[in-house]
Amino acid sequence: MQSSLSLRQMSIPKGLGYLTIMAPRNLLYMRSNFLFGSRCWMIRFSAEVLLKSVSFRLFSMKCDNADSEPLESEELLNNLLTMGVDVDMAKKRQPGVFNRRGTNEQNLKTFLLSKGASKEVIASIISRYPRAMTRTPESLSYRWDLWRRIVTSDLEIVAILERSPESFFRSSNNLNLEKNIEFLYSVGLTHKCLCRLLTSAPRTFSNSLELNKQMVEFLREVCLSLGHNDPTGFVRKIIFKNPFILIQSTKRVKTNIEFLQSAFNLNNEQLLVLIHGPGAKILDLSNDCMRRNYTNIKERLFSLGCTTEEIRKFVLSCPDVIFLGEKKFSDKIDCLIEEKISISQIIENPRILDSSISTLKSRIKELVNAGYNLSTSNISLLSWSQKRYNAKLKKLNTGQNVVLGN
DNA sequence: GGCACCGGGCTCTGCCATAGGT
DNA sequence: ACCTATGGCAGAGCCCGGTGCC
Repeated sequence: MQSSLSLRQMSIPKGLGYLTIMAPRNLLYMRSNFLFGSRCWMIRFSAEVLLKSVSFRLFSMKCDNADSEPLESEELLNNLLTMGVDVDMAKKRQPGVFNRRGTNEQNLKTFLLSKGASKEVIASIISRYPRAMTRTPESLSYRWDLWRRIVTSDLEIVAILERSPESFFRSSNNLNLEKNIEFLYSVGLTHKCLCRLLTSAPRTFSNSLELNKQMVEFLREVCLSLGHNDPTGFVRKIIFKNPFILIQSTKRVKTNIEFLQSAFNLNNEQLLVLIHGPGAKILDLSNDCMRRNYTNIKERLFSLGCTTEEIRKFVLSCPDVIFLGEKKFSDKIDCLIEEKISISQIIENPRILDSSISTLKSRIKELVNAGYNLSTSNISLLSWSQKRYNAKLKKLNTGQNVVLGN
């Protein structure tokens, strides 16, 4: 009888309450709350109308330091429109930003321009994450420097911000970021690995230190409960193989590990090998998705005459296949079967499902044209690298020409 | 040289919910 | 009441090449 992992008994610490170091609001915002608090909405409304209609020019004569003076919302809107920001999108995403007094959009623009971001990228960043313009220049600059300790150039950071503005701007807690960097190094991750984490899963660095610690601790507990004696190496390996692991919840990862153990009836050692080996990549799949995709693979292969053991072996030899959604998996299988490739050929060469449908189709067509008999020959070349495949195809075609020439 | 085996490189945001501060 | 900071979720592949055996 196999010993079972008592994951269910392992505690997942609930968030201990995030470290809240709020960005200090500017004085005028506080003053305006005092003067124009909710109980005085009528006064506020009247005052705003008065300010807009009578002393707009006076009110909007702000000095260079945007922190010390408010931006009248009309001016904010004008600024944003001039910058090319999609104001409707921004308002829909974070309406609160537009109600506050004192935003730093001009400073943000100047800052990002100095780092090499284009005007279009800046507009896109603000459109998608308007809270970015509430950050102070000092805070931005320090955060940027901390990121630069990990990546080598400003342009790399710009590329990340363009992809995911939220990762950089969601928090202004730079102390937490510093502690995260320190913590990740202390786990034994190399500089290269941190760089990969930052480019692949930048959210990791905006997580609270506590949240990252929870995941690392959870993985260490899994390792120890499975009887492995090097939890540090284990954690390092999983994070290296799956840089997204730290932006998943422990609940999701725990559920997936339990699923893999029960679905494949693995003992502790087999499970250990799977999750810090080929299975590391699929630990961050949503629980439903993993269950759904695996059930689909099982049902489809079963209907094609595969045995349970064959299916088990097939998936374990290439767990990435669980990434494939129902349609994609079926389309790939159909496309291969249509070309008289047998299901036994497919399950013996699971890596061919790595290739995209278009690659499979074009290669099948080229190979058939070259006289290659897919149902009797090796099909692994369907998943070779382009370079190797081209060389092979060239030889096949040359060989055919020689035969025809004879 | 030809191929099997295998590991690794890229890559993953944008939205919602909610606790807690002002 | 409103805003901010943070946690958590859904969604879902493809490609390259080193190494070693024959």
